[in-house]
Amino acid sequence: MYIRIIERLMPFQMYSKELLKGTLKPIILKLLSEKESMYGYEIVQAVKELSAGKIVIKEGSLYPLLHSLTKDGTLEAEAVMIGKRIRKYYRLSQKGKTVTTESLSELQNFIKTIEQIIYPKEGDYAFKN
Amino acid sequence: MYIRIIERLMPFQMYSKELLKGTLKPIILKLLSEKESMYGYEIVQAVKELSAGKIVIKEGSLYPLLHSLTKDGTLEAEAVMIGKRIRKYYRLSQKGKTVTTESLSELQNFIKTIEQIIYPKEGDYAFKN
DNA sequence: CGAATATACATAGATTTATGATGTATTACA
DNA sequence: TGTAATACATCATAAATCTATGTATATTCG
Repeated sequence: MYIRIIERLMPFQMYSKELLKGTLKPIILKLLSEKESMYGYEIVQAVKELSAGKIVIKEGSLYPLLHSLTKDGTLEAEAVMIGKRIRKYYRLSQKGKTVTTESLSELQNFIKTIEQIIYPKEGDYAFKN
Repeated sequence: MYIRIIERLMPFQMYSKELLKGTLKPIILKLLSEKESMYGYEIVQAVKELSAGKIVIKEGSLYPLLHSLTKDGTLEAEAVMIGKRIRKYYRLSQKGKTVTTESLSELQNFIKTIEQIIYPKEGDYAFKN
């Protein structure tokens, strides 16, 4: 309760959430392609670390996404009891591996296209002036 | 009328619209920073060309965005009659130039972060396995 | 020891951004 | 002459994420 309030008072500067849209899925799939399996909280921590604190996935984004990816057969889930606490491990299904490849290549391609526009090579802005 | 139907039947493959989210604004601002002024239709064509047809901004996205950027003082608009047809030219305001710099650097920074995750350097995935 | 923090899951509702569908009208071209 | 291109506009809808909230266990530190 207190925590939530403090978090709101001291939001550390991340990216405007809009930029994230469409990138969460490939990011998560990429992580899962690097490890056998991961659980939700672990994914949040890993992304935070890999992005130097700049991308902090919210639970409200992550859990629904993991559920829907499981439902559509991209992921397979397995619940494990750690002491009295539950933990859900997710792994890529066979289909998930294909989805990952496609999702990543779309993202990579998209980034290239954006870069083409924001870092133009000489002559790209032929219409200039 | 016919056109609309055909367009729906032959949607040429662009990026899933979600990826675009958050990038349209910086892209448009970037274009406007390269030219004195542009009008809506011209922006759509320029983005299409610069992206080799991969990014086709829809009117339903562009015009409301241009309006809101004008309303918040980022852009200045000027209507011109071309024959009997109207054309609205947009240019960056002084404030708009600052907004452009900020918006572009946020996008560039964001892309770098994403690349860090999807093209990891040796050791980045220290947690691996 | 007790309180704060970290771990770990979950979901409902609000927000944001872009699109789809539609409308109007002029101009160019074949 | 009619089809495509130019050029504006708006409303309803969709999709993705976040905010806010809830629950509960485990760890750490003063």
